[in-house]
Amino acid sequence: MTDLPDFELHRFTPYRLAVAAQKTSEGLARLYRARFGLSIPEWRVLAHLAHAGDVSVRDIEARVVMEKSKVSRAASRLEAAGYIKKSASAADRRLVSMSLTPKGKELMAELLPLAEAYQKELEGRLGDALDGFEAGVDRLLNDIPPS
Amino acid sequence: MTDLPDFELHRFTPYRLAVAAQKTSEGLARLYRARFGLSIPEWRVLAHLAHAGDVSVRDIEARVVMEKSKVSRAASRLEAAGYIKKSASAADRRLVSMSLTPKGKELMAELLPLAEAYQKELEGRLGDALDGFEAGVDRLLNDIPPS
DNA sequence: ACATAATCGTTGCAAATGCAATGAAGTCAA
DNA sequence: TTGACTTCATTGCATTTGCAACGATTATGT
Repeated sequence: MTDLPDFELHRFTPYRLAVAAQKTSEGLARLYRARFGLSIPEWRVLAHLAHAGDVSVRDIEARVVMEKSKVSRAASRLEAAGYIKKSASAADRRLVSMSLTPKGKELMAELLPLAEAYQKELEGRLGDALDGFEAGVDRLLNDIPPS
Repeated sequence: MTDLPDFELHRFTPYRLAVAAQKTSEGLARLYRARFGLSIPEWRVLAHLAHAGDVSVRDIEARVVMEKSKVSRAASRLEAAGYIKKSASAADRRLVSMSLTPKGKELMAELLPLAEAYQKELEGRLGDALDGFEAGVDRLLNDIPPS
């Protein structure tokens, strides 16, 4: 019988991160899905638009780490729901310029404080481990070579 | 104009974790997908079987944080590929008892050392942030109330 | 013992996803 | 200016996913 190394998935960092990401996302996601019918991709697009103003699909793809088709479809749903507006960029007509509508701004005025409160809650749970934790995440996010 | 709170997605812990999980998973996943045609759900099932021996779908669902239908389908593919064997449990015939075949053990004998090496590589990247980072992840994994 | 409820694993189905292909628009060099 | 090449966003298509429904089995209560 081949005897296998004693490997525990529960100590494997990629697995631990996946579970932690899933659990921490769930809290807020459940809230904005129930209250506004938003998905996670839609939330990401909205959050970036609220912060960055006028932005193209390509920008979001790069900044928010989502496939461009995913961004495109999320944006279409958000436009259909009246939260954002898409228009061809004047300078370069290949680009789609996206921005929040007044309705979208109202939505985010309600949603962003909830997100901030949730972030505070997570930081509370991290307690004195917060700084070390964030430092570690930063290293993983930065130190990994692009595809 | 409603003026929005200045919220940055890049500082939002759930988002940061999702990106970190995706990036760190990618490395190993690309390897075992290319070399053995395995998906991430299949890898998780195999890893747990290698560690725990004889296990049911329900066990894996609980321990590895995967929907039971996802486990079930991953297991079917693994069985078709000859890596695992499924059989009805003698004690409770609702349960499916799964275990590695000899072929599956050979596979894991090759794969687990690669996973361990990858884990070491990640720990190297974390450097002196390792302990704080793992402590933080533990808090997030433990302190969050079950659904 | 019997009926009711709970548990386990699979499957159907609609929605989401990733990837490649497409069309439209812009860039560049000769 | 023309033609080849690149970039951007969308869409088609096959695969994967999540959820509910189901059949099969076991547990519970009277």
